[in-house]
Amino acid sequence: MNQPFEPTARRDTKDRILDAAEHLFADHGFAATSLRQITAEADVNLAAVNYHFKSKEALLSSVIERRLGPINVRRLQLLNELKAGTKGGKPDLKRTVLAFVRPVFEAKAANVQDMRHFPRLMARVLAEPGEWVAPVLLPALHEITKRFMPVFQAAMGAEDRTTVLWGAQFSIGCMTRCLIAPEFIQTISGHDVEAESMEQILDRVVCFIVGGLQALAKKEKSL
Amino acid sequence: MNQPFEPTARRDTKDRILDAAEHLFADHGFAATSLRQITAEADVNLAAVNYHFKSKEALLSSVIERRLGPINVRRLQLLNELKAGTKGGKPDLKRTVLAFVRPVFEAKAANVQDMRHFPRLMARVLAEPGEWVAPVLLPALHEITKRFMPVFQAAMGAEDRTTVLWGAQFSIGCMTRCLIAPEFIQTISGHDVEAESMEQILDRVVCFIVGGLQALAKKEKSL
DNA sequence: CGAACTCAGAAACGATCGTATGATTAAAAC
DNA sequence: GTTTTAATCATACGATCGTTTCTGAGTTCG
Repeated sequence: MNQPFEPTARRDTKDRILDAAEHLFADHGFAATSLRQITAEADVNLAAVNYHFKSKEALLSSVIERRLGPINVRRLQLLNELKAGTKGGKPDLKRTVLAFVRPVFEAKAANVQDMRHFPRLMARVLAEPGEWVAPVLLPALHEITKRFMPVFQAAMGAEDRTTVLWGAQFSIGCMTRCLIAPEFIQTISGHDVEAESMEQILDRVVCFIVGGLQALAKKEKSL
Repeated sequence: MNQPFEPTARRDTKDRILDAAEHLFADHGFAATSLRQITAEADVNLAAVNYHFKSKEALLSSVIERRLGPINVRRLQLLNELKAGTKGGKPDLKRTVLAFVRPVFEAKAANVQDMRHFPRLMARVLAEPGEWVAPVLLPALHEITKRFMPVFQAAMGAEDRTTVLWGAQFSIGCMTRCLIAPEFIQTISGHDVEAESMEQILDRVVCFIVGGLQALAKKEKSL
């Protein structure tokens, strides 16, 4: 009726597959998850995966693309707000970091939609620089890199581009750790520290990253 | 002749399997690596894996245990040297971080033995808090945590144990990122920045971590 | 020597993997 | 009302998985 080429049934099936795949890939990893597990959880036929997507790898790409897009849009939105606030002057480093990091935490905290599994999946994917990373992750990453790099460089007051690149990598490392570490901390400490909210963790990680980036820039100057 | 119950042939076979498994697990992940790939690279019979180790998972445990032990011994050695140097006073934060991080980089840089693949494997394992992590990783991690935590707390001048725990997690995030990021940086930047030596990267990451930890401690005080 | 034991090798086990096929259903297009 | 198209389904394909079994060298010790 409304969408001639996309009946409601089709979107239901596709989305159910994407949801189940996102959840299972995040929990057990890509290779350890079978299409049969996915179709069972999604309550669809096995053949539906290869019909709507063309392969298991293409399914993973679709899972990533569906979530990473909005996150990056939000990132750029925050970045533009930041730029608008600072006319000419040096951009605030903390706000720059927040523009990069916060959208991921918003996704994690979102109970609306089943977006809460995605960041964990990204943390996994970012740890596996396999061959399939390039075609999926690179275009999105490239755009973000191109837009954020100059702002980071200005906010840090850094001269060397390499310094900024590594700072970004360390930031990514801290960020992904936030999405995996809570279980670790509970286990290591023997469950004698209480779990923290995502907002508290965000505060901590931004503080850490800003401190680290400033230290990097300061060290660069002293050389 | 020399070792009645461990003929040279056996140690050769076991070690060749461990080497191949370490390499392939690090490159493609645990689930995506088959025992046939491992035995092919090790040039041993397929059944040898289940004979010397009892299963694929037990093989992974053996791979980890073989390397993590020496790294942790080295960590504690550096920690003791640090303690000996600071009688009563506050331990130096940078040296504390170095005691934790440097042994991993030493392992990565070691061309002697095939230890250079192990840190990448650890980075992968640390991103997959699956069920099998507990029995393998936890005992080793617990010892390290117990010994390092008080020193970190003193060096940071932190009050809250949670602050230190999260600082450690962020440090682990930065450290693991060092082991994966070089390929990323090359790819993202379009190969227009030259690769850095492990020593340079170590300098960077220690600087970042120290700055981050100090920022965490400072923020804690201002609350 | 011959019994006991360790380990390598070839082959096969049942299970499960990703993918492909063809039939069936239902809605849209003409 | 017939044709066309999209989607779901049951089923099966060939490949590959981790693991097991059995056989036979080679060694140790009585």
